Amino acid sequence: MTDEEVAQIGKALGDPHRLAIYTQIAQHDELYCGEILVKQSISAPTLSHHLKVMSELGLIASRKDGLNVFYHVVPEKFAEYLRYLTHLAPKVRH
Amino acid sequence: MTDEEVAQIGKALGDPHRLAIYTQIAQHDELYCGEILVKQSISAPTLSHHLKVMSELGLIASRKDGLNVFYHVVPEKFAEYLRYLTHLAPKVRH
DNA sequence: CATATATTTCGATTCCTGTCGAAGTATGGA
DNA sequence: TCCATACTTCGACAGGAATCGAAATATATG
Repeated sequence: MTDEEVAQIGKALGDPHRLAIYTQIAQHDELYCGEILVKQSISAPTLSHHLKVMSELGLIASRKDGLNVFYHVVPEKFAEYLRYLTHLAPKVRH
Repeated sequence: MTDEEVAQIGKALGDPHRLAIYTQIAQHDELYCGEILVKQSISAPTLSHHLKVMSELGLIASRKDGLNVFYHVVPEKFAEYLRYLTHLAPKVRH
């Protein structure tokens, strides 16, 4: 994972709405847009935008089933981000 | 640590220059601005700006010695951020 | 006290990003 | 085939953020 990618993920999780959306999805096996939307105080287009940002970074993925699009987190990507940060500085103890 | 603070730290580390600066500082006990500057391709005002952002979030701290201002990371803050992310989603294994 | 150096603040500019309404696309059902 | 529903894309706007040169501040030194 490159420095650039780490920064992009940081920025992605650096928006309060996206952090909330990611958290919400991570607490379930999967959720479709409508389910996410009712818990977030944003419009459908804005939700769609945030989901796209995180999808393109590989933080989440989706599958389509009829009219619904189900999103789920990609734990490996998240773990990669954590691992990078953990090893970022030898001096920093955890 | 609040969700809002987590997002702010994410955003702070979500800028490539700030990530590089934080990493650089974390790899030493402390560094003064001049030392940081020669390793980063940004101007002194911009460096100062980034250091201020991270200082205000408690990610780094500084002490002044003569003309120099020495910066060092605050490992506890960083660890808090990591801890929040680690526990963000019970389902996500690390 | 005058000057040089290190850092910060100020002001301005430019680019980026979150936001939403409206329109578009895809799918299911009557 | 027509309509309703779920989601995405488009277009536009507003606020935010990174950037730098110039000016300000602080401190050391002669």
